[in-house]
Amino acid sequence: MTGLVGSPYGETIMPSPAADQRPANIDDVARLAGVSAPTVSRVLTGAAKVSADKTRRVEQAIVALGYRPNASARALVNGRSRVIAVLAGDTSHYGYAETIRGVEVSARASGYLVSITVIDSTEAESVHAAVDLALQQPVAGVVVLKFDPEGVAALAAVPASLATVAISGEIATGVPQAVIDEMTGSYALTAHLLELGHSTVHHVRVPPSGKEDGRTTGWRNALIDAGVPVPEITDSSWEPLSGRAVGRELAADPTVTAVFCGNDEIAMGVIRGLADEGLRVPDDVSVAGFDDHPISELFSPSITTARQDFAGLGSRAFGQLQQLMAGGETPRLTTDQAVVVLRESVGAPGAARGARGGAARG
Amino acid sequence: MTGLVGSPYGETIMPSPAADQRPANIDDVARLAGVSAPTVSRVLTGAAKVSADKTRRVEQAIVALGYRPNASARALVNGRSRVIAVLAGDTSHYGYAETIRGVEVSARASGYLVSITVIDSTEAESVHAAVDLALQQPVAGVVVLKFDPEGVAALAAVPASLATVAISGEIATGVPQAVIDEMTGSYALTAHLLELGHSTVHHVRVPPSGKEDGRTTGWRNALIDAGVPVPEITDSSWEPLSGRAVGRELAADPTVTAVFCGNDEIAMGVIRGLADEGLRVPDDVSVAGFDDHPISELFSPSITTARQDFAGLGSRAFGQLQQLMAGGETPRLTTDQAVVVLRESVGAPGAARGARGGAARG
DNA sequence: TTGAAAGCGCTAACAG
DNA sequence: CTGTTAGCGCTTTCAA
Repeated sequence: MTGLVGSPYGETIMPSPAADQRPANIDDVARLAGVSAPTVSRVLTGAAKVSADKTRRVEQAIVALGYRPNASARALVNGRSRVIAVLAGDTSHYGYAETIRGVEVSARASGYLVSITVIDSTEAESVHAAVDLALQQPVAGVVVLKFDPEGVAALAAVPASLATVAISGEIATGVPQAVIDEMTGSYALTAHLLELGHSTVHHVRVPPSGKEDGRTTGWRNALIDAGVPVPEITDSSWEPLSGRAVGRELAADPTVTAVFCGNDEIAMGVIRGLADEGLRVPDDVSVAGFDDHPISELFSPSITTARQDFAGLGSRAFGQLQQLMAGGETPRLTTDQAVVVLRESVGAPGAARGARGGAARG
Repeated sequence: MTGLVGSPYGETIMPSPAADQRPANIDDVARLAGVSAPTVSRVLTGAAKVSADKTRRVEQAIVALGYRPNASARALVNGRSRVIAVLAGDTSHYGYAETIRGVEVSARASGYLVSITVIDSTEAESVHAAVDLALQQPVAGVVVLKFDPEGVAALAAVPASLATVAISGEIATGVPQAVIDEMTGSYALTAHLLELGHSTVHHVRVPPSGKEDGRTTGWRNALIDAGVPVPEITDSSWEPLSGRAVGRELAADPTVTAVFCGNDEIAMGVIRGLADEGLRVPDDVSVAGFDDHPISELFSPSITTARQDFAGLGSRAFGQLQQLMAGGETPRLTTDQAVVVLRESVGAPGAARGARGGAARG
């Protein structure tokens, strides 16, 4: 400390060991650039003009120090953050994961970071704990995947004061919503099956988010409009395997010649369950799905379905959220069509199935 | 403004419209509870004893105001946050999504929020932009999915000063790592195929994260140990459809009787591509995959594979990260086995295939 | 165009 | 056990 010039560790030359432990802050940059902290801030945010000379010096200092502005401090001072919280009941199933990816990609392109929180159950305490964790981090906006009851519960737990957009689910008046019109697609799919000559179409339903999903409504409407009987609905879980059990059940009922499933994974399960009982698709039974899962095209038989653009859905939702955050007008609802994709799993009813119960098999 | 008592909007009765616009802060709580802000803080963090009476009053005030502590302010003052950044090259494919879910569930259980950032390319500028966005938010730790080159690039862009855990990828000395031993599983799978009587096993490789993935190494080692020829590797992308193209190619080569694919989705594609050319699995060609995708069990034929516990992998990685963040000792490497699951897509070589090239088909 | 001062919400130190 | 004081890193007045 007493001017030990020539000491191997002379203070003037050795950088303090602590120097690169602690991340550089705005003062470090200002000091190195020979300007004030607000000037660094101005260069960073573009909030005000800064002379070309100082701008350059600041930029060099930033690079030299590897400086990265502290988002917490920013959020603290100006009240808004660059984080979008995504709340979802599940995150690893295809539709969910794709939708979230759509949100993330759009958000990142606009400089927003995405936090994701899984809502495990619909039980109030657990929902609140999860939502609280997500919202302790100051967020610029919230996207809720309302594909299921967990999503509905999550939305209810989000304070109304936050910019929020819901994805999918029943059309409601609460917050702006981005949806895909499932009804038209499922109506068309069901009508197609009927046109092929099936006397009715059975329905395997995945857990609905509200009273009833558009897929179920579209299916029922098509049946009613055609004046054919509406069979009782069979429920499945989200697990493909539950579809297999349903397929086996359905195989026992000789009146079943066409089945419309809530999603493609369930359709694959149903097809396999039918096969377990010796029935072929589409020769004995036609099976349609929904979503256009990446494997549907590959499955044997490939799955007739209605494609949903999940990534587009997520990106659309972020677009609405962005307008909301900017304080501008936002459409209450944006929609997209699910487009029917005809493949191998659907065909005209075969003679075999009608004649079953006797010796028709084999 | 001049004491308009009786006015329909008398200031004294109407709560200020701004009052519930701004979220309650710690001072609001302190005021309502009749204590100081630090006391509220003490109740919240448990940093020091607070009298039962005041504790109760504080808790009531918190509920009454719907108060939620501001994580930015907390992060700012004590230098550490409760956010874990997850960096991944993809987020919607099965293995990725499951792994991330594993991280999220464990993290949430410990009170950490997960941010997720997709790394779109290996190009330095794009990687840096994405990583910077994620790390501007002060983070307690980072988890990098090193399943692919994007993940490797992301890891390289993370400052060494941050608590970081890598998932999968080549065993390296840089940061603690959570992996699944792919080599043993792929060795066993390949050996099984050989034992069934196949003269060799072809390999379809998904894009490796580094020089070579354990799946490829295990396959080659099994072949070498058995003293059989090592066929040239066929590359595919991550898309199931690319597997289909590969399947068609492979069908043209009569020496191919067994194929080991980098993952189950590619295996499904290969099976379909083989079928396109009139070949049956496993009668003509045996096909094995890797991962145990949820659909593998349902596919026709169901896929022989090696199961990876992705969710467990993610949760294990978070466990290591947590120790790292606590400043304690962390195992440099944790491992789990991929367990072989025997199903329908693999069998003994059929006579048909060997005799092909002539009139053996149909 | 630039700097000085103030303050966002919270907690660590320090009295008391 | 509890309150007062100070300061985390940044941006936003306000003067100059």
